[in-house]
Amino acid sequence: MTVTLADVAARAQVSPATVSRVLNGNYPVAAATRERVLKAVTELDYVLNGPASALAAATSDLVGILVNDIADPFFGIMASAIQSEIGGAQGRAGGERLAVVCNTGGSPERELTYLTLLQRQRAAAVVVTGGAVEDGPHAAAIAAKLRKLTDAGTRVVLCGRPPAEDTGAVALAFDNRGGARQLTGHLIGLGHRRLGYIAGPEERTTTRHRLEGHRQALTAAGLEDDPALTVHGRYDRRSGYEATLELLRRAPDLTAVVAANDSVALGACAALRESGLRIPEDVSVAGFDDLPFSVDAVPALTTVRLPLSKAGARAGRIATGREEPPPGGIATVRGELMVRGSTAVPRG
Amino acid sequence: MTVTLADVAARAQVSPATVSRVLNGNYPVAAATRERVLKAVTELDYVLNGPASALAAATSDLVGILVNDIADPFFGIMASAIQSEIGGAQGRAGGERLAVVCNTGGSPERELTYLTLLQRQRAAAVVVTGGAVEDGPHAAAIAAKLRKLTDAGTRVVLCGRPPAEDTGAVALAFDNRGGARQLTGHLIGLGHRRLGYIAGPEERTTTRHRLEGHRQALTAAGLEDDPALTVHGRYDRRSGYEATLELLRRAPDLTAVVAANDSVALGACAALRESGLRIPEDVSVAGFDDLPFSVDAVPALTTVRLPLSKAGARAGRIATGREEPPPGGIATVRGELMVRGSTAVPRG
DNA sequence: CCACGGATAGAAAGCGCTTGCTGCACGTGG
DNA sequence: CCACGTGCAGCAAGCGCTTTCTATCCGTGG
Repeated sequence: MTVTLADVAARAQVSPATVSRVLNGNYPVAAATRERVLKAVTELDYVLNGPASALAAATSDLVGILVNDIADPFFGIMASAIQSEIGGAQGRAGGERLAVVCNTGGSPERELTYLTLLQRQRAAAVVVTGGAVEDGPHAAAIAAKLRKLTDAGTRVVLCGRPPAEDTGAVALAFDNRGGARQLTGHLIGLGHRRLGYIAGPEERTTTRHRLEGHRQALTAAGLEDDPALTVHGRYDRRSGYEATLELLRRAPDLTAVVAANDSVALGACAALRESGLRIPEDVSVAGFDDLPFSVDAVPALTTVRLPLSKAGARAGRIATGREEPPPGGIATVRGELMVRGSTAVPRG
Repeated sequence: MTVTLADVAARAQVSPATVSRVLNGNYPVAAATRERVLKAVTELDYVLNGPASALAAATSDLVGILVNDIADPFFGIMASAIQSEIGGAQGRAGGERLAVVCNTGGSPERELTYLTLLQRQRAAAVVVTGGAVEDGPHAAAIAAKLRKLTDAGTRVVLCGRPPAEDTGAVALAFDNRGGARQLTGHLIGLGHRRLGYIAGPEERTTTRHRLEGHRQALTAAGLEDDPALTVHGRYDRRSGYEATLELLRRAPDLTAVVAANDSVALGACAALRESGLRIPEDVSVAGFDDLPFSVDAVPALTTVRLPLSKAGARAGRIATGREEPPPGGIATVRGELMVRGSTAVPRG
């Protein structure tokens, strides 16, 4: 039925051991023998049985990438960068790794499920992207699972997520706090005093950090942090739209809206426009992340650029052991303020 | 070191066979025994060895999803929908499947590599999304590989890709031709006579089909198909920007630009605007796919909506055997023309 | 000319799990 | 009261590969 190593061995007139060694290339095999084996392999169209070799070798070439929402370009870009450093036609032959991305939907349960599944597959490495949920029990469960993975020899790297102590995981964290501080600082510098803030889901670290940065900037400028000016929502366009309407209701006098990310900012723009407000003449709008579409918005979106590709690529390299982890296993990746047309000096 | 089935068996005072049966739930086990086993499992924190069970059972619970570009929301949305029907907490317990998405970058070589890797893992199913490349040898190699996969019992479904004959693969194809015809027809109906067309990469089926639809509409209206009005590029914003500049150089008198997809259309908008042309007063612009950001463009983009989520979900269900494949293994999924602000009656 | 070492190939013992078959202890009908 | 069917559990044979250890062959130096 299916071709096995033994079939190839028989055809090449060698032992299965030899075939295995040719395929893995980690043991001297005479050139002539190797040729003969390779010939048999192609003639029989032999494909190695992954599970069997993983079982025998007690390792696998699977690398898992966990993302919160694969449909969101933020994660898509990061996943793409990670995968490009892992999968496919890398230099050294045989180093074929299967990079697989798993969509957790941001739910800790699913995150845990996937981690278990990867553990079950004896994954070689796992990259977890995006902010974490701060709910105690969940966070603990995930930390414990990460710990188990690293103990079992799986390399774990967190990309765009704060470090998890005591798990042996390497972390490449985004400086969300600093970016947000800069962004809000920019608006304050322009003269804005009443800034609406559309935050993400309450329980996420990313949400909290960005909000903290925003508040730090307010405080630094001696501005009051009116709780009515902060609305929580999801990280999507729809949410930005609705939150903006709510903000407008609560504070018709605001002159700027800072959004949790670019998608939310776009929704905010739509809501403002429909409310008859011009951007940036009447209200300035700012986003976060600098996704590709942000520069095409009209007006182009002022935002904080996160080096998603660069960070992802680095995470991928660390995960495959091709780059040393940062000292202490923790590195902070900074964003860059991109000032564009959507923010301006407030009216009157 | 690591906990094995045997350890659980010892602790629960049963044979390994019994533990296996409890875990797989496909053989009668007395309730009391089951309890005991389950208790031992949690106490030991046992995690099944995936490769070992895949080897023994000659099946695995891996489902592969191939996409051209994971950073592109078009694929992100589809992948998300597919995965939502496959992975994680589905109803029936134990039915844990690991849905993995693989980024081919649109290259047939990598597509083949991933297919082989999945074959090697003895994947339960494979969903291939996005248009194919039409280069003969590559197409044949991929078809052969698909054939091998289906022969080996792997369910293969093509989502948003034309049927591959003789491969045993189920196909859910988008009606790109019809959508494009409708879209261009809409523009012609508005009175446009000189329409620029920004096509995707030449060798892709999606490109060809959309272009064919466009031309059918032109022909039906008795319009000449001026080859100077068609420019090929990639499926991204940048490409749309450059192609538009080129079109403007070639035909300053055009009144409409039809783009291969929404990202390209956005690039086109940017180029037009920078050239001092207003949309839609001076030039109408149309896209394809109706990705989430298209409605937020200013003006909102006229486009053809493809039911990405719906199609993806269906593909996922078929891949997991929870839905019957369409009769003949082929179904065509139609798009819907979304007329919005970016298209209007031409000036003068 | 023989002993010895390096290079290469083979034998065989698992890796951890699934599953067909056997075995045992009941409960039931004759 | 015995034969038999049923329900559960265990035995043991692999699944296809890797890898340690051993065997063989040859070239070389003494």
